[in-house]
Amino acid sequence: MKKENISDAVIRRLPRYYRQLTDLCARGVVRISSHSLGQEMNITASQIRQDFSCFGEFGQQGYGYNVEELRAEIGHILGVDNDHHLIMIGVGNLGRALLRNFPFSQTGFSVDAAFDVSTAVVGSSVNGVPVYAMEELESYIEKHSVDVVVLTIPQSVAQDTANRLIELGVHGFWNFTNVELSSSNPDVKFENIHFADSLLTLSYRIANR
Amino acid sequence: MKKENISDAVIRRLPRYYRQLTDLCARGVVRISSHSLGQEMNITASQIRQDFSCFGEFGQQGYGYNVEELRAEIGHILGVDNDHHLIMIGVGNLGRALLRNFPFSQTGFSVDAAFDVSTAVVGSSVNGVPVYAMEELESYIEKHSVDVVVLTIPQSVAQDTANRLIELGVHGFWNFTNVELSSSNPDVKFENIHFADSLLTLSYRIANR
DNA sequence: TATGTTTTGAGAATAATTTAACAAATCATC
DNA sequence: GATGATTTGTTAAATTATTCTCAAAACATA
Repeated sequence: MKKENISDAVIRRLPRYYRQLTDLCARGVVRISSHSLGQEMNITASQIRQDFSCFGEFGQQGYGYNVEELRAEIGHILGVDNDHHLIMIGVGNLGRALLRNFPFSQTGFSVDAAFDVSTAVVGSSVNGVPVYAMEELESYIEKHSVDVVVLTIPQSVAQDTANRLIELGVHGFWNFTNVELSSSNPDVKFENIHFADSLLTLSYRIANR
Repeated sequence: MKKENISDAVIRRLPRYYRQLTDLCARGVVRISSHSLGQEMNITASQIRQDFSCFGEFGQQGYGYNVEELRAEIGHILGVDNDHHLIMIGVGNLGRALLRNFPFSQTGFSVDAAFDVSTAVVGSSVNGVPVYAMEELESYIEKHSVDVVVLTIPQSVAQDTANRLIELGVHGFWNFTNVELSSSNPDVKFENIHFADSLLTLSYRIANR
C-alpha cells in the first residue's frame, strides 16, 4: 500500500538497499527473496517488505524481487536518475578531497562550480570544477540552477553562508560543518555529516562494549 | 533511574548535547533548564530529561542544570577525557584532509600513525603523523595499543583490511568506505560515514519536499 | 520562615517502529 | 492440470521511542 508520508527511518535505509542491490547486480544475481536479502544485510525480511511496500509493489509472490528492476525502482525513488545541480562552498582539504574522490555523478549530481574566499584557489579548477570568488555567488545562482550546496567551510561562517544561500532560493544543504543549521522555511533541507559526533558515538561504544 | 542498556537513539543525541553545552559554556551561560535547552535545540524538554536520566541525576529541581558540570558529565560519558589511540589506514585525499583538519584531540583521540600502500607517501608524515608501509601493520599493533582504526581506503579492500585488523585485536572502526563491514565478534564496533547514503537521502528529501 | 514559582526525575500514556502471522498469488514438478 | 512449496503485501501484535503529567524538591522573595 503506497504511503503518503514516508518515515525518516525508511528513507535512511533506502541507500543501503540500493548499494546491496547494485552489488547483487554485479554478481549476476537475477532474483532475490526478502528472506535472503535480509540474511545478506542482517535485517528481517519483514522490514524489507514493509519498507518496499511504502513505495509500491515491486515483488511477485512465489518469486521474490527481480534484482535489476528493484534496483532501478529504488534508484528512481532516491533520484539517482535525476539531473541535480550542485555547487561547493569552501575548497579546503575536505572540499578538494570530495571533488577529487566522491562519485557525484553516480548519485545523480553534477558539480558545476565551487566557491572560496582564498585568492590562492580562486580562478583555479579542481577535477574540472572551476573555483570562483565568494563575491560571484549571487550572480552565479541567478544564472544557474542550484539544487544542493555542499558546505565545506569553517563552522564560524556556516549559518551566515547558509542564510545567504537560502535567501537566493537554495533549499538543499549537504553540511560538513559541525554545527546544526536551521531555517524557518521547512522546505529547506539540511543533511549533516557530523564527523565529530560520529567518532564520539564510536568512542562511547568501544568503552561500553 | 540509571539504565543498564542505553538505546542507540539516545547515544546518537549525546554528541549534539555536548556541542550545545560547549557553546553555552563559551557564551558564559552558567545554568540552563531542560525547557530552554530544548528551545535552543528544537527538541522537547521531556526528551532531554529522559535522555540524561539514563546516566544519572545531573540536574536540580527548581534550578535546572549547571552547564559546565553537565558538559563535563556528558563529555565523560562519551569518553572525551579518555586517552584513546587511533591509527589511520589509507592516506589519500580524504585521509590527509582528516589528518590536517579534524580535531582528534578534542574528542579524546591521539593519532599515532598512518599506513598506506603507496611508496610515494610511506616514510613521509602528515601533520606530524608518520606514514608507514602496510607491511609494518602487524608489528606496529603488537607494540602499540590501538583503540580505533580509521579506514580511508578503497571499498574493494575494506573488509579484508578490517579482518586483518580484527585478527590483531582491534575492535573499533571508523569506516569511511561505502560498504557495510561486519564481524562475527559483537564486541567489534563499526561506525560508518557513508557519504553517498547521506547525499542520497538529501536527494530524496529535496525532491519530495 | 512562609509562600508561590520553577524545575527535575519518574511513571503513565501515546506514538512510532519493527516483527510476526497469514491469506492470496505464483512457481515448480509430477 | 493438480499439488506442495515459496513468497509477497498487508494486517495485527509486540516492541521501542517519545511525550505528557505530576509529586517532590529546590529556589526566590518577601
